[in-house]
This record gives sequence, C-alpha cells and structure tokens, in this order.
Amino acid sequence: MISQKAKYALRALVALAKQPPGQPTFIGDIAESQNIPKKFLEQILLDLKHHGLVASRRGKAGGYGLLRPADTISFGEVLRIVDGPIAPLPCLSKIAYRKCEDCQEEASCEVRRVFAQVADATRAVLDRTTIADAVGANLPIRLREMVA
Amino acid sequence: MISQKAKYALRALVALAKQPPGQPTFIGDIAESQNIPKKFLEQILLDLKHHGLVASRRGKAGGYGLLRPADTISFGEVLRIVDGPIAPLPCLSKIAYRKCEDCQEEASCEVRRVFAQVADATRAVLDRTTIADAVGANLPIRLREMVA
DNA sequence: TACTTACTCTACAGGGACAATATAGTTTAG
DNA sequence: CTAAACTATATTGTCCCTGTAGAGTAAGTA
Repeated sequence: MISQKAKYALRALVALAKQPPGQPTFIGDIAESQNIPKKFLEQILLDLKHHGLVASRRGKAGGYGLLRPADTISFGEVLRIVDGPIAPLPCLSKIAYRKCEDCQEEASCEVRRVFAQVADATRAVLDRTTIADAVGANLPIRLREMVA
Repeated sequence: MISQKAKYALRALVALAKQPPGQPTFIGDIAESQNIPKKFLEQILLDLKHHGLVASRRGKAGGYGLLRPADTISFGEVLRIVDGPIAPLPCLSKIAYRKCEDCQEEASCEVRRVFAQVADATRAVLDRTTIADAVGANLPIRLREMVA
C-alpha cells in the first residue's frame, strides 16, 4: 500500500501537468478540485519543491507549477521522495540499503530472491511511467514504444 | 515494504519445507535457526495453522509441519494472510476492495491506472511463486516453464 | 504605505499499526 | 506426574501516518 500522502502528491502533480504552463496554480484550487486537505497539501508541495519537482511564487498572484517537464517526472521518483524506498525489503533497496538484521546469508536467502523479482517488476512500471504518461493515455508511452 | 512478520512467516515456511515430511519440527528449532523471536513465531505459526497452511502436534514430541505440499503454497497467499491486501491502493484490491474516499471517478483516475499495472506485475510474481520454488531454485518453476 | 492573499516553516497531537513480551493454560510423551 | 511443547489472550512501547495550528514572510494592489 502506498501512503495517502503519496497518492495526494501524484494527483497534485497530474493536476499541475494539466494546467497551462507559465502561470502558477493556487494550492487552494488544487486542494478543492482534488479533495485534498489544504494544509496537508501545502506540506506535500513544499516537500516536492525542496526536491526540485515544482516551483512556487508567493504573494497574491502566487501558486505552484511544475519545474520540470511532466515527461521527466516518473512515478518512482515521486514515491521515493514521499514514501521512501520502493523495495519490499530493506536489503533490496538501491537508495537506502540496509542489511536484514535477522537473516544470516544474503546470497542464499530464498525470500530475498523472490522479492528481488517483485522489486524489478515494480520498478519496471514505476520508473518508466511519468506524470505525462498518466495525463496523456491509458498506457505508459515508453512501454507502448517497446511493444510497437 | 513487507512486514517483519511476513518475512518471518515466509522464512519459517521455507524452513518447514526443507524438513523431512511426517515428523513435526519444534518452534524453538525454527526460531533459533532463523533468528526469529520464539514467542512471536508462535503467534505467526498459529495464524498460519488457522488458515490451513500448517499443522501442529502438541506435547513433548510435538511441533509444526506443512499441511499442504510446498508447491501449492504461494508467496501471495502467505502475504495476504499475514499482511493483508497486496494491492498498492485499496481500490485495486481483489480481496478487500475499498473505494478511495477522496477520488471522484474511479474510471478516470490516472493514478489508479498506473498502479493497476504495478499490482498486476506484483501479483504475477507472488501468485506464481511457491514455497517449493523458493526452496528449489533461483527462478520460479512456473515462470521457467513459460520461458521454455 | 497599508492591506490582502498566498506561500513557508515548525511544532505537535490523535490514532493505529507493528513488533514483540508476558502470563496463564492445555496437551502429550515418557 | 512432570517436563516440554503448543494455545490463547492481553498488554506494552515505539513509530509513523494523517492532519491541524499558528506564526511568519513575500508580493501584488489600491
């Protein structure tokens, strides 16, 4: 299960991607249209800003906008920012590897071997699918290119 | 991330699958060899017993053993018992579907569409890979058959 | 300049899940 | 009859998730 926070973050980014670029969008507008608690969304967008995904302008004509093109922001990147590692086991994370305290030999761990496949399958989707894909179509563009 | 409990459960089942069938194995032996807190493992095995995966015998010569053949117990089944739904969103679970409170239209939800692919990819691994596969080889038997 | 609106930042609180631990009881072999 | 092993329930402490609160800062506008 992904967190509610991650879901909000993705929905907000999708909403921003649908907006005409250039002029910022109010937090309040996104919060209302997407049914997200406004103060909570503030935190989330601030977090995304600190990671360089969105930019903001303050004051009366302020708001938020995507800082990078929507087709360069993958679901995986957003999830890692908001929820942390995607890997199903700490010993399978690429960004935050941690040895399992309780297991003896990593190389011979059967459970790890199986979940390595899960991690690969998951990353194959999340790291290839971008916000732009989500906005534009039913299937991720890059996967469609691979099939075609 | 799967829970510690799920990891313990899977490791215990793998350990049981390696044991000669017929005679039961002590909880204490599994706990020690797998580095699992014994009392915690008791709870876990009891839970698996209630779901028909293992059987137990009480008393001095008691212990636990697999109730079903190892190649009929999938990782997915174990995870669902211990951790609950596998789906990354409540609105994608087959066994415990719940509508997302905050999203308007399920059919047009971009986030849901992407995570549906994640769920499919995950289930493809977890529901096809059994305890026997984990014990026996590096790759799940059924996937190897598909490739061959 | 004053005012309004919107973003920025820190703190914190309630609830629930996770990971055990504790304790008491029951069963069976020898 | 007793030790070893499973059964069952209750409790505990910690951490994280979700969200709220409130003070502060910046920028356009009259």
